[in-house]
Amino acid sequence: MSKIDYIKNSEIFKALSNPIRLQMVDFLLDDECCVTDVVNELGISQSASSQHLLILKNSGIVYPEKHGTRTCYKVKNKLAEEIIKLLKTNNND
Amino acid sequence: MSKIDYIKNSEIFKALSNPIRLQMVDFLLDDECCVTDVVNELGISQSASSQHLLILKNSGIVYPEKHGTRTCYKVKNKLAEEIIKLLKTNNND
DNA sequence: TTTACATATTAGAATATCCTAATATTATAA
DNA sequence: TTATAATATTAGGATATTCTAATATGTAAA
Repeated sequence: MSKIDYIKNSEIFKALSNPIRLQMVDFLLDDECCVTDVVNELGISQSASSQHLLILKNSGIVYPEKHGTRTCYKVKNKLAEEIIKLLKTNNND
Repeated sequence: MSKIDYIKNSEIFKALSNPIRLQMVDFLLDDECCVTDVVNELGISQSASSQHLLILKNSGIVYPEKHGTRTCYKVKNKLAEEIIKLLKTNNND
């Protein structure tokens, strides 16, 4: 029953407030992937993909792991994971 | 295990992506209230309050009930309620 | 009815978001 | 090395957000 940090939490929602980023998080939860995979899966430009991933990284939802020339992004945020789970179970009217 | 509607759900997050609106939803969950109460609780202008409440209404998170000159806003959205619950229980690092 | 109260709406400025196009960086392969 | 692949960064335009200030609307009390 702790107090909510509205500013901090609203930043998580801001990160998830874009449909592309929401899809990215869902996709990276199943298959942690490199940027090119995300580009192919979502059908967006490489630049846009990098910029969205940066936003997700800055909001603490994903983190990058370098492997050679590739960067593999993984979701690591309990709240974000719980929220995605909610979206999947909620037969949201 | 249904597919997620990214566009639709991202709109909920957009509504919650502003700290004032996030606080509004939390406040209205406890004490469903008229606009003036919200104004006093959050310390924002009447106009800003009305505009934020309209956004919450349009996103399907709250709905208004008229009582005389007052408008009483209530939260009615299962997903939003679950999310706020998550924020309260998650000892979010 | 006038007046006051509660809320809604509008206009416009400041700022933020998000895209594309172009270029930079970095690591491996040839 | 040089070339290529993968990713990051930058600039700038189009659009969206959010505030304040001003005005409009609706209801009830005097």
